[in-house]
Amino acid sequence: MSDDRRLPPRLLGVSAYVLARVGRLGRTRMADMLRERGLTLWDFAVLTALDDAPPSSQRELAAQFGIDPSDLVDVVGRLLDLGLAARERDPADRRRYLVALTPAGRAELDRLTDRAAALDATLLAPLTPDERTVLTDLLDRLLTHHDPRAV
Amino acid sequence: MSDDRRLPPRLLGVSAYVLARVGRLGRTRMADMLRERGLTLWDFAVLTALDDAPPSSQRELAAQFGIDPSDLVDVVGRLLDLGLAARERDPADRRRYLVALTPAGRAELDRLTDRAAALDATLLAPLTPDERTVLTDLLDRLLTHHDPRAV
DNA sequence: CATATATCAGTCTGACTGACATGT
DNA sequence: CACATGTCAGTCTGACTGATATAT
Repeated sequence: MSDDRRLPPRLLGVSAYVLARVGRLGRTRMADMLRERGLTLWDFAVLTALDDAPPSSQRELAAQFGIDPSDLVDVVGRLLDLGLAARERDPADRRRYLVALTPAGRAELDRLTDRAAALDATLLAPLTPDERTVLTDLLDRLLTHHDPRAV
Repeated sequence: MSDDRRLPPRLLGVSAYVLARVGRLGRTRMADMLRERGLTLWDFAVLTALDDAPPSSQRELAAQFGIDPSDLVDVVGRLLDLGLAARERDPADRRRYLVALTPAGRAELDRLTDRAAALDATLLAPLTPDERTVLTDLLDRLLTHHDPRAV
């Protein structure tokens, strides 16, 4: 049987593949952590955005993450249902919704941020503190280079 | 309008998120490159595995990548259709298929490997050669720590 | 008979596409 | 009227689940 076959060296030599594979690790763990709270990855991202700066419309919120506005409908709907966010029509332009964090949403975001930090610690466990700094620096530079939004 | 809203700092502070986002960049680009050739990401991974060492069964091949054997059916089927792989029943255990690269498959893998290297170059463009070495080293260590298959 | 292998059919999520009601 | 915003309904892929035919 011996199910301990290595991954092919030729495959491990492709940085894009290794990056995708490690990224999947992070994504899966974040998703699992959030699912326990009844949330998705986009829910978390949107919570941080609402905390950072109130968006002038859901469309702007969607554009910030590069997702389709129609896919944001369920996300916002869930945050409203959970009482983590609230919204009202923009009096100046009643096509738009002004979405904002509720106190409960802010508290939940604080909790989630702590959990995410703990998750990062286990994810980066094999690295020394200095190496973690180097890694996040390199990743940040890749992200800002390929996705201007990340600045 | 000003669609240049930054991603929330609190979100960028989560390594798992940044890792997932950068990983998605690599994944998407690899997938796009392969799609031009009529291949998927798993097709490429399987080609490298067949080149590395002939699997004793499709089940073993699936276990090597941690995917479900049933999902490997289409992958192998496509490689057979494209003439990149060939298979025969294992005479010693006729439940199993012995899958192997064809000469055309080996040639295609060589071409894909070149294309992947070019893709890596653009992906890691903002980093110096030394930094690329550091990054791949750190990523390899994360992968081997969390996924023993990667050794 | 119980187990292993490959396959098929179904579900479920995330990302995308097109249509549409409402408001400017 | 053209256009913007939010929403709904559909597709498509990848990952998972359960059932089945064949072989051991």
